[in-house]
Amino acid sequence: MGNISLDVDRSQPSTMDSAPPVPPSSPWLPFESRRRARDEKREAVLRAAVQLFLEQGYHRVTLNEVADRLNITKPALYNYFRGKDEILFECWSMGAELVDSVITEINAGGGSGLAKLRKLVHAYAGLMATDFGASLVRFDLRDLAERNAGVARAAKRRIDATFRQYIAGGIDDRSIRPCDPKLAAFAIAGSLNWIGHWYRRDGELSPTAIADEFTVRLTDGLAAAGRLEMTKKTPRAPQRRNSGRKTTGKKRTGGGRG
Amino acid sequence: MGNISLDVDRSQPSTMDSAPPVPPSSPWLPFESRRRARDEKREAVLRAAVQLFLEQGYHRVTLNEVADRLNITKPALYNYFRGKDEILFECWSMGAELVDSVITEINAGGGSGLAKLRKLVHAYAGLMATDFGASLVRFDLRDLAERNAGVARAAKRRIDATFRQYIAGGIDDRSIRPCDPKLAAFAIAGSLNWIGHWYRRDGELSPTAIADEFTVRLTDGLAAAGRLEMTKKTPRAPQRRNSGRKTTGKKRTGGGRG
DNA sequence: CCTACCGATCGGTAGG
DNA sequence: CCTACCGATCGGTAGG
Repeated sequence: MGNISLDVDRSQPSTMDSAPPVPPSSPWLPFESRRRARDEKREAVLRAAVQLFLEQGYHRVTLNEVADRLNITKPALYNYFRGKDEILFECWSMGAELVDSVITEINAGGGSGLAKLRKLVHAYAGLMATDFGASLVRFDLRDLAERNAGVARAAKRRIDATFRQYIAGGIDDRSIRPCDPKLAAFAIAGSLNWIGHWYRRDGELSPTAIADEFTVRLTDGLAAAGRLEMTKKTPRAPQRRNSGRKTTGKKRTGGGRG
Repeated sequence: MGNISLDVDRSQPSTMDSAPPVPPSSPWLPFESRRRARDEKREAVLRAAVQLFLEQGYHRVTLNEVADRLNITKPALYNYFRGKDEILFECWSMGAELVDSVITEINAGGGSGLAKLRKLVHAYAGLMATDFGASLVRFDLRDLAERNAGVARAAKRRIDATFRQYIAGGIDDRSIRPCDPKLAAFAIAGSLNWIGHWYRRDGELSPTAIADEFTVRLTDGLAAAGRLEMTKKTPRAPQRRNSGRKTTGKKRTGGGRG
């Protein structure tokens, strides 16, 4: 201490140093890198938190547990989030963003109402098998601050509205037979959301297998052209469908429509 | 006070009394009545609790709130329950018993696998629109003591197994086309359980309308005989189905299959 | 069935 | 990013 001879030229590490990748002129990282490092830490908090929240439930998880899992202490979390409920909200938002980007992509493409609905069902089913996707249906929005709860409710309504739009559009373009879009959307979304509750990473069913199966099962009854056709516009070879000897428990797990 | 002349014959209320229905020989009610009174109070606690738990979520409801709503104080609740989590469990159990009695009744009757499945779907949909029924899917079993959580998980498995049995039975008796009973049960149960999340007493859809609609929608795709037949054994007049002009928002609310 | 109270938990903050 | 701590809530109990 008080030893001024420490003032050496750090841009020329000696052979005795373990040669860390230090920028030549400054011990501080450039602004961009620091921001990115911060964003990465923030996301690491979310990944740890969402896992714990799903495993144990939001109210049984303490911030100390979250911090422990990241090798820091509770107060450090407050560098990245205003409070526990904001962490919950950001986890939820990650899931919502995944769904939103799926919807954006589907809207950018073409196809009948039925085709769009099938794309949405397939992708949504897959998302329900991810942590952030499941958080979309397993977290209680009443745990959020009022402001964030409002944002979340609005996002939920947009997603629900998309299901209904695709169904109503399909009725218009005659790819889907007439029905009540609201109830049909409820029925489909219910089956899909339920995946977020029963899916287990260590279970028998792969996300792809679930998504493939549900895509057929949930939209087949709506298709205008009857059971064996997909849509008028895309006739296909004989449907590869579960040929159905109920004695065989095995299911295909790969090769879906991606 | 200290007035011994109060010792009058209470079996002969004077015209000055407001004539309460007091038993002739004793100010204490008979044992049976006291037990029943206790059971009624116990159930009143559950009705108040389930409402609050659904409205606000279990963790946001304090026992003081529950007690307040019943015009008593918190410690009084401990005359009827060992603790908060036991109240939650008993609410959940009420719902489970409702489902169990539905299943018992269906099993006592006859019919194809498809017919039984339809009865179950219809009744289950209706239950999801009740408080105790919704508690079955909206409460988190991790809030229960381990012993009660085990009981609840077992009950859930029994219900799930019943869905699968009816479907597998329907495949055997050829009322349902071959499919994977496990996934089919998940899809159906998901749609039904979701009702417990979106149904609102003050909404547009009556429980009967929902039950009728879901019964058709969720089982139609499974029926062996194609879209327009119910089962081989019970041919019917042309299906009264939503004739489906999507512009009409009104739905029938009465006259279902009970 | 009530008054009065304890005890533990836990989110959040002060101040480095 | 840490140590140390506060403050409020709330389930549960003692003792009538």
